[in-house]
Amino acid sequence: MKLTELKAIKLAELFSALSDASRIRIIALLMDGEKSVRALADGLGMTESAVSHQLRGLRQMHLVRARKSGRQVFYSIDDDHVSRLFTLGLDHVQHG
Amino acid sequence: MKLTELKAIKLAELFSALSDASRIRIIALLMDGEKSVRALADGLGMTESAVSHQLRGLRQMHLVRARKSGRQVFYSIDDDHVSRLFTLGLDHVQHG
DNA sequence: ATAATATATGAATACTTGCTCATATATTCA
DNA sequence: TGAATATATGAGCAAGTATTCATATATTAT
Repeated sequence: MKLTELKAIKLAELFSALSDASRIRIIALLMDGEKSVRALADGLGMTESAVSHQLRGLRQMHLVRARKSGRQVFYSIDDDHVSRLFTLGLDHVQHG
Repeated sequence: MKLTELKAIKLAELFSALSDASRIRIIALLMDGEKSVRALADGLGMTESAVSHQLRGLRQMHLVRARKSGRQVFYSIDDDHVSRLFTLGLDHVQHG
């Protein structure tokens, strides 16, 4: 398959966004529906700062979407590709 | 979604294996069928050593499979999940 | 306005990673 | 056996990354 260098880089960046256990756990939590930064931090046992830093990367790769309501920001999975990548990867890990 | 820490790590490791442009280009080349290390190195403009190091990681994550024939080793995509992850990711990058 | 709360961000640091170079192993050929 | 070829691997270095801590911004309540 022919693939331009640019697309190879873009694709690598996409998978990089999923290449960390903290971010994977964030995605896993968001599979159940949107959550605030605080709720994510509590659920993960991480500081809000660390979570916020990770959410930034996920946002930039369009893996999650932010919705602001009052002083809270609720995050959710951006599009269908993301959950499909997640579950496909989980398949591979479980009985791959 | 509930996810054990171990599975989160495994999943992150899987995506890590795909999180580099060189490895993505290796996978892309292998989508057309098996290739020797030399053929991959030529196709990528990388040294055989660099390619071999990357193939090791891909092998360990069961993304590629090695078949030895004489003094050459032919690599191919290990299983169906891999090509599906690849094309699903490409979808996201192209019109995501 | 001031205080309190929720999130974001910059800098610093410890850790990881991809490549190169040198060397090792394995196979074929003369 | 010895030389040549194909691949693999270890050490070392430069570049990237995840977290922490301190601080900034934004919103709400008093």
